[in-house]
Amino acid sequence: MPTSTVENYLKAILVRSANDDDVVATGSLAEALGVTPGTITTMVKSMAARGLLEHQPREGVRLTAEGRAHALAVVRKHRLVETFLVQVLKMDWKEVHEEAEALEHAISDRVLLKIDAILGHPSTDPHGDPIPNRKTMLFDQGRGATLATCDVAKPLRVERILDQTSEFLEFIQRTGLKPGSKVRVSDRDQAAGVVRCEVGESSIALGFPEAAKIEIRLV
Amino acid sequence: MPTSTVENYLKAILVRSANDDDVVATGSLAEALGVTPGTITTMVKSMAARGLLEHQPREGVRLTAEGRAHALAVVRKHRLVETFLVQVLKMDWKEVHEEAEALEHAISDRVLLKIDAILGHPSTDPHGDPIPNRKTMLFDQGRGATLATCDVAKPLRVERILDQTSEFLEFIQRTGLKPGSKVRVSDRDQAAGVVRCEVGESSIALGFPEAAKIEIRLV
DNA sequence: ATAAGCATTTTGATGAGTCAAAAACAAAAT
DNA sequence: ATTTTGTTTTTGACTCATCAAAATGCTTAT
Repeated sequence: MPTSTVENYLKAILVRSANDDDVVATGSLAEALGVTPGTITTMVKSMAARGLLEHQPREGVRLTAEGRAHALAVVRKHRLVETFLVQVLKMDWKEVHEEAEALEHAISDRVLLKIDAILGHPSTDPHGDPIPNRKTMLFDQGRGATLATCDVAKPLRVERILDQTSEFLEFIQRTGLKPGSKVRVSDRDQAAGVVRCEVGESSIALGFPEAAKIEIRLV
Repeated sequence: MPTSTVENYLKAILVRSANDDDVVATGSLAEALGVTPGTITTMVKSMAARGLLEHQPREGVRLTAEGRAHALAVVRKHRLVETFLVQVLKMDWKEVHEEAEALEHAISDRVLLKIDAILGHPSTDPHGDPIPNRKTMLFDQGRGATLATCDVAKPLRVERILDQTSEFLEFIQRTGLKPGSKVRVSDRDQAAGVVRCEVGESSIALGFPEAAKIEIRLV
């Protein structure tokens, strides 16, 4: 079983690889994890030796299937714990992240199952981030996912528009966010209440209520 | 903040010092923590340097006020977590000990307060062990009689189980000798080293060391 | 009072995770 | 075709927690 340090490395890599097969620069990990570049090189080599990732020297790093599975399990734990802290312990959604950061490495699968059941197998956490599925360990965003709830940086396709007013459809037409279009969320700013996404060449900003009217699917 | 290893050392010392001012032999810690004697000596010296305990070479160790306070805080966390796992997550009381063993080092005081409130500030955990008070951090002392020392033939009730290994708890579960159960010692054979007692319909035989692990009270 | 027996401490090593600073490399600018 | 710039890797060192095995110190039995 990986140490909590290794789990944090895995999580950082997962989050930074929008596409499963693109490499993550070691420098970005150093910054994200708050350690020096040399430390990343050392850790990455030992993780590669353990089969958790592949390391192309001077290029970057890519998770193996095993590494990705483990990273997803950690993310699942994190998000379920956050949801639990907010819904059952009535904690403030702004303060649960750091708590979950510690708990995700200490909670057993047995306890996690209980938590998941008590919460009714939720598919998103209090921040709207999707919770990876227990069986497939894939993000369950087949139905109901919108620009307001989907993963950031993943390639998406627009499925449905949930607001049929001519005003909104006019906006859809103008921006090219119509069903079938390829789209990618580049940033979701909770504080600002703004979702920024890319369609073709252009970058579009939407409010959260509007983003929730655009149903998408992972491609 | 002490590492979880240091916290485990503190806990082990606390549990072994019935009286606040008697020294604990390093050898007993080595056995309890499953490390070699040399390791204990090393750790104990660094903990003494940090002011958590006093070390009389070749004698033993004694917690300082600071060390004891911290040890009690850890025990409090452990027992509140156990209670939470049983009452809120509906887990089996036999399996919560090892879960709590990990969680006690990861749970923040903020979360602990919520848990304590939800449980209604309990004073004992599911095994009947007292939960140190938040303010005073003192136990409600008073170690009573056990099946090894009590009167024969009198009606009794099980108070606490003094051995939390899953093996022993398994036995407790099987025989129904859990906290709250009514029990009666029918015979104590010094020569054979066996205590025989009645729980409900069934008759159970225990060795003396095991009988001493079951604390009871006269009803 | 001396040796035997047992517990404790020392000593030298190890693995995980980290840093600082030097070296190596690649890509872009001149 | 060089030089400059920025990133990555190496190197040597350090802390924490641990072990095995040797050395040391008490405490009893003889």
